[in-house]
Amino acid sequence: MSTSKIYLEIVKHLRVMISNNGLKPGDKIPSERDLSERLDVGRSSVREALRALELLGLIETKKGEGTFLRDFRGNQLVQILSTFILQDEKAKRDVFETKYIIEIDCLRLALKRIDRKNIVKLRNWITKIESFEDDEFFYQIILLADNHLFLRIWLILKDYYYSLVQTPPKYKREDYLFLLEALEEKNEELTVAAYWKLRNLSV
Amino acid sequence: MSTSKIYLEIVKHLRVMISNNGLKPGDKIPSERDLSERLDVGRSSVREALRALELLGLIETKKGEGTFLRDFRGNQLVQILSTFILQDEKAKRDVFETKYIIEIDCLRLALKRIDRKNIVKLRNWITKIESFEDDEFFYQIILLADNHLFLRIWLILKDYYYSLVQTPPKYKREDYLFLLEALEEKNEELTVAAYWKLRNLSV
DNA sequence: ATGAAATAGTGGTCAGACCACAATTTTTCT
DNA sequence: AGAAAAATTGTGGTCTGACCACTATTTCAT
Repeated sequence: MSTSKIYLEIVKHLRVMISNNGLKPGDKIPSERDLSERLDVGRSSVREALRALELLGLIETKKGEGTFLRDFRGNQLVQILSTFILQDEKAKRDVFETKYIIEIDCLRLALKRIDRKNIVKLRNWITKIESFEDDEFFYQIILLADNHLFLRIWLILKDYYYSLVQTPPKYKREDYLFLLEALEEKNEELTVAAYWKLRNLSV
Repeated sequence: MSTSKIYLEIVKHLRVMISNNGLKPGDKIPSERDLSERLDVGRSSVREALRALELLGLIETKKGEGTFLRDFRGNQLVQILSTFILQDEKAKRDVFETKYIIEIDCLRLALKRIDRKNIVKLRNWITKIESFEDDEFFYQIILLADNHLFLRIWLILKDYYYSLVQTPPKYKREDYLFLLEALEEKNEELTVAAYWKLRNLSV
């Protein structure tokens, strides 16, 4: 039944194991030899599964210590994928477009769910911190949007984006403040307009 | 220099090889034993690299035949990550929300790029075909939006959506026609409103 | 107690051996 | 000669056993 691809079966088993045992990022998973014995498969098959997950950034291996769950963000994965995928200009345009649109989507969501406390916190952060990064700002926004899928998609898009632009543009601090004001007023139209201004996009 | 992780070195080599030889999707890449010999590494290391690329959907292996490049434009990245992420119940709400929002995004994009010919074609299709499906309609819309990333993301969301709802709701045919009218007028506000009406969503 | 040395556990890699499968080539039969 | 059958070759899939390098733990001498 299992048919081909033992390593894919192992990936499945690992998922179940992680889920059942409630393993979290940073936790250690069983050793390769242990898994090999438990699942009754060769160690090489276990390694094929683990290397695949490692390339995805889902686990991290430390020689002499073991294998650990990662709080995965894009790592080398994106570099690899981007050189494979982002070849034509059309694909690049799609990355930019999609990133922008999803950022606006998350602004709309955040607008509904944000409260004054969040606004104040963000404002303080922007004004106080010497050099703050655009992606850090939108990371906070997307957390406020409270949609895990958008977060994951955005993290990937962000990495694609940075693999495409050599020098990320520097945006004006005041524009972030405009954006926050619009959010505070819960004015959707104004929020979108502020985003366009920030990004120097034409309507 | 090479430092650890032979399999990552092999991934790099493969990228260069593909690039230099101008390999395209469908083309065959050297056999595992061949690569092992050429790069002077063990076959198991080659396999670890290949399995990682396979899980990413970049290559395809056929027993008895060989390993081939895949059409990686439809990479499974999001899908793989999703299957790891979409485990809890909270994620369920996110699937619905994200699917709806992205459909609206694509309506907005389609609105800019659509022309009368497309409208007529869609209208004829809706009115003539006895039973047409909601996802078929939006598939057409998203094609018109002309954004490959959104298409990929939506296709995945659609599958998750249908795995979450037991009986897909049946929408009113007239509401699709309203939507098309709004698109034809290139009225964004009206289009979004028509979408809400179609989906029976409150504002 | 303290620090050094031995030990055990772990990932990293390789080599060799089968198996199952597909394509090709060779042989055999009509 | 032509077609069917059989052997051969090449490939991915898997397992086993063996080292190596590194880390953490334990043991032991001081």
